[in-house]
Amino acid sequence: MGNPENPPWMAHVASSDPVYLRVVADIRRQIVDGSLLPGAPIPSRAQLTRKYGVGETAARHALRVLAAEGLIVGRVGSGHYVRAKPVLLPLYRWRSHDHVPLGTDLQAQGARTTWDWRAEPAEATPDIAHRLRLDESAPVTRTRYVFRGDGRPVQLATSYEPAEFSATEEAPRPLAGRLSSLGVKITEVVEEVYARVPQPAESDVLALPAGVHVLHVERTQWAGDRPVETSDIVIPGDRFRLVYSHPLHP
Amino acid sequence: MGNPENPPWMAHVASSDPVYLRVVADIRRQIVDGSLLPGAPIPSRAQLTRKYGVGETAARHALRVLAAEGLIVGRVGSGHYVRAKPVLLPLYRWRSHDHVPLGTDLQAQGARTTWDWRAEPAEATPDIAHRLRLDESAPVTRTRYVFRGDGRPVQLATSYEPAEFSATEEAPRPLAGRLSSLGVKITEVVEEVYARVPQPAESDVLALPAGVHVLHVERTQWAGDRPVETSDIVIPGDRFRLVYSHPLHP
DNA sequence: TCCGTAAAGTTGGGACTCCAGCTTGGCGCC
DNA sequence: GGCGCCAAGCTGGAGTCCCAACTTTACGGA
Repeated sequence: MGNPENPPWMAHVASSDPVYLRVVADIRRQIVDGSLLPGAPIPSRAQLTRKYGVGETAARHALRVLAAEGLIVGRVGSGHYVRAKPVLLPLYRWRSHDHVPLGTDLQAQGARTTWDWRAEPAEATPDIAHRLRLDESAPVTRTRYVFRGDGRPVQLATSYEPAEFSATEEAPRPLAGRLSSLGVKITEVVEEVYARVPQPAESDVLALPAGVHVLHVERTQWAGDRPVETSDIVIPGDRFRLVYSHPLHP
Repeated sequence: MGNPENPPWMAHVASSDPVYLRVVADIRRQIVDGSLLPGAPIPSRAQLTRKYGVGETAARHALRVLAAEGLIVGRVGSGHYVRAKPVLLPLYRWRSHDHVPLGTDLQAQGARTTWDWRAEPAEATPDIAHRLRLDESAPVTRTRYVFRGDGRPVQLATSYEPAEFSATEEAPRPLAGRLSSLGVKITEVVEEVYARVPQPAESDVLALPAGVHVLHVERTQWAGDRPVETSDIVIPGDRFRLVYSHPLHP
């Protein structure tokens, strides 16, 4: 701790990251862990440049990112302040099915989206356990989805949730529908997208030539209800683009 | 046309707006109206400064905003390009109920959210007809919701949808759930939030003192699935904040 | 004590510059 | 014709400076 390359406020941030991200990470941490309470003032641009030893550009960009994340709010002539009770829960959600049919090329082409699923009991791996805040090897339900656009497999996804949540579910549904029925019980859901770039091993499942650019997903932590995902779906001969949202930091 | 205060690329943009927004508006217009096709290169920073007579800061900020909107994508070392089939449909959705229970104060306080609804046949007003792309006076279903946080009314909402979509719906549900079942048929949904600031007339429905700051909503056009809404819910004695998303431009 | 004004501080917009790392295209060599 | 290499161009990060408009604070006069 405290070596010259990693001052305390750089914790959890790689030294190769842009400096503005280190400032963001430090302030975000203070807000999340309660060091900075709602309404508390954030250091001004000038103060940030001095405190973190960065330029004004980095300081401004950091404030802009934090404001875009909804953690702080800027008031002209006054300063930046922590927003009242900022929402920042790690909440993973994957809602491709809900969004595919709306305003995408699939729709323009009169395509229909359907999906198949298969739920199965499983034990939480360390990673899953951590995300769901369960003990390791706790019973979970793993559901595999195959989403189809106009009959053709478009995407594979897998979701995990605590087994107790699935007990009353007669049939798995895509997340948005499930969330509303599960209501307040859900705090976290993990979904993993299998078809990545390049992952030829999965290609035969998608009935595509191996090595094709199938699906690119940038999965990011959700802060509350803020989606930060963008993905491309490329099927040979066709090209779809889903805009879930936009990256927060350009 | 062509007066010095309003060159063609400034159409629809007030001359008092920041210059970077005028650049954004001009490029956005070209993308939306098809002048710039998917894959087409966007002028580089240097070219933008010359073309629009702005500084590099404005040019960069404009590109950043367009990228954040999902309309263009930047490739390091290459340039910015129009994204494949950018989604830019006016899609109004109001999903407060889906989101209230997740990661908000309501949840932290162990509150439960419930809602009541009442659906009724109606005729499309000109505005509704336009949004739903129906003829005037076409049959629609109007559904009124009362959302409750921990038993207390929190929000009123009204949604409209083509009557044919409601035929198979046994009971109205909040939007996210309905969208998935309605699938590709839905192109547009309009919801209106009634409790605004200040609208004392509605206060008695919410069982609040008249004139209290009930609900502030900034409703914005959705571009595809990108939410751009923030709202406060203030119940006397309590204070909640929902972060649906974040404003795109700081 | 109260009020009005002036000064200091802060945000958001903007211009200009520099640089590392990446992509692209063209040129020359084989 | 094909290949490799280099230069040019571009993005993203970063620094510095300036300004208008706004808020807050402190001071001094009534």
